[in-house]
Order: sequence, then C-alpha cells, then structure tokens
Amino acid sequence: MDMDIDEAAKGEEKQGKPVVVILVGAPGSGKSTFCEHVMRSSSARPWVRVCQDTIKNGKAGTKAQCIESAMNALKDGKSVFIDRCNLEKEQRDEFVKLGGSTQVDVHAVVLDLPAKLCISRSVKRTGHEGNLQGGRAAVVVNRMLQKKELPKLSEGFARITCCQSESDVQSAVDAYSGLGPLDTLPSGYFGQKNTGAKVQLGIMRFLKKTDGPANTESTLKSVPDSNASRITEEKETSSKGTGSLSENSRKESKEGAELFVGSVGGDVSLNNSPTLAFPSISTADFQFDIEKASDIIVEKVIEFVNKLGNARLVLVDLSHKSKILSLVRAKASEKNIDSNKFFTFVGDITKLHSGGGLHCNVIANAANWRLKPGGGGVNAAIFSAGGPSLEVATKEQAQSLYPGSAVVVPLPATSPLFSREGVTHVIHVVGPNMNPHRPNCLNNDYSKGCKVLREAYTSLFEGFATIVRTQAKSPKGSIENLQAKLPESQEHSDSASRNHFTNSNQKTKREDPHKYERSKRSKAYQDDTEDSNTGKPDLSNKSSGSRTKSWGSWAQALYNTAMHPEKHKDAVLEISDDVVVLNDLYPKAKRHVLVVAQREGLDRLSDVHKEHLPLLRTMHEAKRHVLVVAQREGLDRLSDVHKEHLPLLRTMHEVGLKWVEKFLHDDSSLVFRLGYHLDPSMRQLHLHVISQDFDSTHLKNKKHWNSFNTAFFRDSVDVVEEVSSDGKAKLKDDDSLLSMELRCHRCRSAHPNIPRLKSHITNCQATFPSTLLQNGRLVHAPSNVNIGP
DNA sequence: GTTCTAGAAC
DNA sequence: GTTCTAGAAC
Repeated sequence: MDMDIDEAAKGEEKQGKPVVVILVGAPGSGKSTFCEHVMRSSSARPWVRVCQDTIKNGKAGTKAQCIESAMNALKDGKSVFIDRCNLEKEQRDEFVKLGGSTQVDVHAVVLDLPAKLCISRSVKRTGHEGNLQGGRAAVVVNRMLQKKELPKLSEGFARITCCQSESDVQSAVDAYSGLGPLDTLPSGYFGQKNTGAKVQLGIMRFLKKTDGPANTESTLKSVPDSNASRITEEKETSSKGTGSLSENSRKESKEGAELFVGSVGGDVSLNNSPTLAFPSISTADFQFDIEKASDIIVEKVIEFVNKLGNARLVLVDLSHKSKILSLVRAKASEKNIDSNKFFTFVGDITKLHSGGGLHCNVIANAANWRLKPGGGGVNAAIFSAGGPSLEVATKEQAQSLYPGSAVVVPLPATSPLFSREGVTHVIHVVGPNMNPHRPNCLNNDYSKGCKVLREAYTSLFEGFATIVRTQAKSPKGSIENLQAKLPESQEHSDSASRNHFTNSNQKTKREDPHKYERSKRSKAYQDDTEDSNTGKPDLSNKSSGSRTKSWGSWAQALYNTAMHPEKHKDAVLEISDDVVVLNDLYPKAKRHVLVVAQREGLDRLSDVHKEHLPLLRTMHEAKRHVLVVAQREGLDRLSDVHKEHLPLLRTMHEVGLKWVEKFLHDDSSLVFRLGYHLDPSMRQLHLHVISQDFDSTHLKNKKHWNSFNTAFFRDSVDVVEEVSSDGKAKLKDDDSLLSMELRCHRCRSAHPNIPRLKSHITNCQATFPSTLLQNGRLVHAPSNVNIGP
C-alpha cells in the first residue's frame, strides 16, 4: 500500500476518538473477512461490526437500524465497521454523515479486487449471511460492479484505502489492527484507483466461461433479502442534481490516466512532483484546428519539459474519446517525450484529486479575456469549482488578458479547489479564437493563430515554471509543503519574464476574503478613487445646470473612466477624443453599452472614430448593455447640455449607432434604443445603448424597468432635436416616473411585479408602440426595417 | 449604481 | 411559508 497524499494536519484533535470504517466492495470481495481479521488481532481498540445482513437478530435489517447501531457504538467509544457493499455513493452517504454528527473520522476501505475473484468466492461459498451463493452470484456481482462508484475524499471521507490485491488487503488489515485507542491513521487517499473498464472486461470474460444460469431481472429480484438485491433495487440516481459535465467526468474519470508510452508504470497518483494539469487551449469553444493545436502542444511541451526539473505536465480532457488527447499522445510518443514528465489524463480538471487520484498542484484554465466565470466548458467548471475566492483572487491579479497570455492566480485557502483538490495555483490562459461567434475571432488566420497559441502555451508553461522555482525554495517540493507554505511561497514568486504575464503576488487581503470580496463589487468602475477623493473634490459635488444634487462616491465611476480611460482599459471598449464606450457594468439587456462624454475642449466630428475600429474589434466581447459616455468635465446630465454640446451629442449618437450596427451584425433579431436618463445615477453625461429584450438578471426592480421604459428615458434623437431647436433638452422633473406601474414596452399591458413582467416580456411579440416607431427611436437590422405601423 | 433586509403581499 | 418590494447603507 503506497501513500498517495499528504498527511493532513488532522492529527492531534482526533486522537482517542473512535473511527467509522465503511467497507466498500462487491459480495465476495472479503469485507466480512476483513472485519474479522482486524477485530481478531486488534487488542487495543474496541471494534463493532455493523452488518445489515445480520443486524436484526441475525437476520437482515434496514439501513436505519445500521445507523442507529453505529451511533450507539460510537457513543460507547467503540470504532465501527460498516459491513455492507456500499458500492454507490448514495448508499454510503448516510454513513458518511455519522462523522458529522459524532465528530469522528469516517474512513473507507475499498476492496477493489478482481471481479472474477469475488464471483468465484461467492459462487463457492455456502451459508453466507447475505445468502448470495451458487450460480446467482455471478450475475449479481456483475450488476453491482457495473454501478460501482469508487469513494472519493470529497464525499466526506477523512481517509480512503483502496485495495486491489490480497497484499493490499493484508496491509490495510495490519494498519487497522495496529491502531491503538489513541492512534489515528493519516488522512488522504491511499492506493491506486483502478479503471472500471478493465474490471468489466474481466467480468465479461469470466462470465463467458462460467455458466450464468440466472441472467434475468426477475431472478435477480428473487434473491432473498441479500445485500445484492437491496442494492440493485436502489435507484441509479446517486448523483442526482449534478450537471451533465460532472456526471460525464465522473464516469470518464474512472478511465484514469492514459499513459502514452506503455513502458512507464501507471501509478500517476503516487507522484508528488509539482504538476500542471492543463486543458487543450482554444480547441473547444474557440474552434482551433486540433491537428495544428496538437503540434503546438507537443512542440511547447518539448521546449519546456526538461526545464522543469521533476515537474510534470498533464494534458487533461473529459472524455477518453478526446481527439486532441489521442493526437497529442501519438505525437508525443513519436517524439519520445518522457512519459513520466508529460502524459494525458481523462477526467474533470476540477476533480483530478478527488475524482481521479491525480495530484496536480497547478491547473490551467482556458479563460476568456475578461477573466470572468461562466461561458461553459472548462472556464465555467473551474470558476465554479474554485468558488468566489477564485474570482476575487483572479481580479486581484488582473482584470483582463490578451490572447496568447496567461496569469498566475494563487488560490486562497478558502477555495474548495485548494482544500479539496490540493490546487495551489490556477493559471488562466487565453488562446487564439477561430470561432466567429466569440470575441477576437481571427477568421481562420492560422499564421497568426498558431503564433498566438504558441504564445499562450509559452506563457502558461512559464507561469508554471515560476511556481515550480518558487516552491523549490521551500524545504521540500512536495505537495504537503506547498500547501502548508502557501502564503509564504507566494511572496517569493519571481517576476515573470514576459511582460503580459502577471505573476502571483498575493497580499494580505486573503486574510479576510469576505471583506475583500465586498470591496470588489464596484471594482471595474470604481477603483480609481484617487481622483474622486483627492484630485478634484470640488467637482465631485458640483451642481450645474438647473439641478442641485451631490454625487455619491459610487456615482463617480463613469466620471473616473471618462477622465482617465487609459486606467480602465479592461472596462473600455473604445476611446476617442470625444467619448469613451464601455459595457454597462450591470447590463439590463443582452446588449447594453454606455457612450460617455470624455474630456474638455474637443467638439470635433465623429469621423475620428473610424480609425479606432480595429481597436474595437480586438477588444470587443459579446456584451450586453453599452453606454456611450461624453468626455468632459461639468457635463454630467441632460440639464448641463446646451447648444454648444450639439456636436458632441451627435457624435455620441453616431458612436452609439456604430455599436448597434456591430451588435446587429452579431444578432439581427435585436432592437435597440439610444437615450439618456432624465436624472442619472452616475455623473458624466452618458448615452445608453440598450437592446430591447431586457433579458438580464441585472434588471431587478421597478426603477430599473421604468428608467428605460418611461419618459425617464429620453431618446437620443429627441434630445438632439430639442437641443438643436431650443438650445436645451426638455426636462420635466417628475419623480413619479420611476415608480409608475409596470407596463410591457411592447403591448403596454400592466404587470403586478417584476418577475411577472419579465416572464411576460420574454414572450411578448407585439409591435412596439407607434411613438417608438417614429423618428428612428428604435434601431433594428435592415431586414426588419419594414416592421412598422 | 448595488446589496442587504425588514416586512408587506400573497 | 415564500415571494417581492422598497428603503437604508454604501
């Protein structure tokens, strides 16, 4: 039995406590024998064996009786064996919970012996408690093993011992027999996980040789109250509620490591070398050619693998059918890459340890350039598994990434990826995109694409190399030490050699992740507090025009962005002399951007924006609600607007229309409206460009709705017209607008609350009211131009 | 602008 | 008991 994980620091406090050991194994795997052997030779520790087949005065009882019996034993300070098959997670769950309610460690001992051995034992034996004997045994064991889910630490086990041979079993017997009342066994996963496929093959081969007399469902059910019949009657939905991704990965992860050079031993789990697990970059969502990608992976692995000492690189994909894995395997084999240092692995990259037994202290994420969660695939899975603290830690390192670059994010101890999987760092990497529906599409320009993909892997591997170098400075390079020394090792991180690569440099903020997360909320717009607090304090509360109103600190965000767009590159979509275009931080529709007026003195015409179009193309990602912000001081709201601003208003409108055009190119079904809020919440004049689907989780209340769907929303075309003719916009000061009853913007039907309204508008296809159809207030795709009164 | 939450509305 | 709103704090 080999040790496979750190001996987590669970020791002291658990001393002297009983332990619950859940046996996991098919009939005939030797569970009862295991218990007997331990109980016979364990003189120091009292053990109780809870066996469902005998719990009711020697007859089979219920699961609840087992739990009660186990509880009683634990209360008496006795350690407990749960002797039933427990092959599926759902069957184990309630016993694992014993640990929570009684504060004892729960262990699993898996007797994962060859199926034919279990079957032959079952066939031979007579008088077994479970009454599973004779010819029926084969089919029952086979069925049970097909449903087998090996236990994972994530289920709540402090320790899992997986035995795959008689000698493994003997080692485990010895370990538990030698356990004195004050001893504890190290926590973690011990022993290798086997591949389900091999076991099944063995069964099938065996069954062909053996007679399978009772090969039907009905016969199976007729097995009297045995372990087997109980278990086969239980539902298969043990992991109900998990997404299809994790479900798949769970199945796939049983396949385990696929070493591409057969000569090397298969026990990847035993190795504690620093290990980077990475998904294939750009070949999924970004539709990069996998032939080219596999060449680049192999090329870059060759370049780095020998610079990394004993560190390992592992290419991971969910399915054993993965084309990129097989291509890379073949090519790496051709190039004779050392398979100790580079191999492929089938599994869920967020569960390599708990689900696949593979230790990877660093995992790479195929991120998007905004470094945001969601979007599906690996990115969504990693952010989801990493929890909020990963998002916070990520934003601490960088706000965005260019294709071809990577950023190392040290994982806070609060992240489940850290605590459950032993991952100390996530490296986000953005590759080239060939998917026309995604941002920054390279339109099949593979000369550029390959260059960017090489850069991406270089950045990734360099990031990993930096971590390895840093961790090599600690006394040992093992995972145990990396985890224990995490905060220190981050401070020692070297600067990376590439300028676009952000290095890990975690600061003290981690100590209170919740507090920090709070401050993050307003980050994208509001982190430029220097100016608002010290730079121009008199402006921040300045009242101009007809209104007097002071601006709250949160209302400064757009102003800060407009004054210093270069400091907010991650949020900004376009910068010109006159305006800044950015995504609304809390979009209220599928598309919602802001066009913000920029700085003072330049009232020039809009053609200046054309030269910025390439920039836009690079920076644009599928966004929702855009705002065009005018760049000037003292121009905060419509009441500040005078005739002199007319050119600026026209520019803002034109810029807004350009973005509409772009969005319509992506989705011609959208309809847009451009306009200003009568009484905006944020200072600095800004034009909303918003699609009329209002399909957004950020649209939450009456004020949100009414600010875009009452006279509170002043159409840009009307404002331009009014300023042009009167020198100012018509401004009725009506506070009631935002609290008006909720009405559909299309059919004008009234709705009692926001949820009902939202469910209505997802279906309402009525023509827009005639007022909106006039004067170009609504903007849609050319093909829709005829939609009218 | 958002978040949080008490208490109203259902 | 749950859903939803609206006011306060930031």
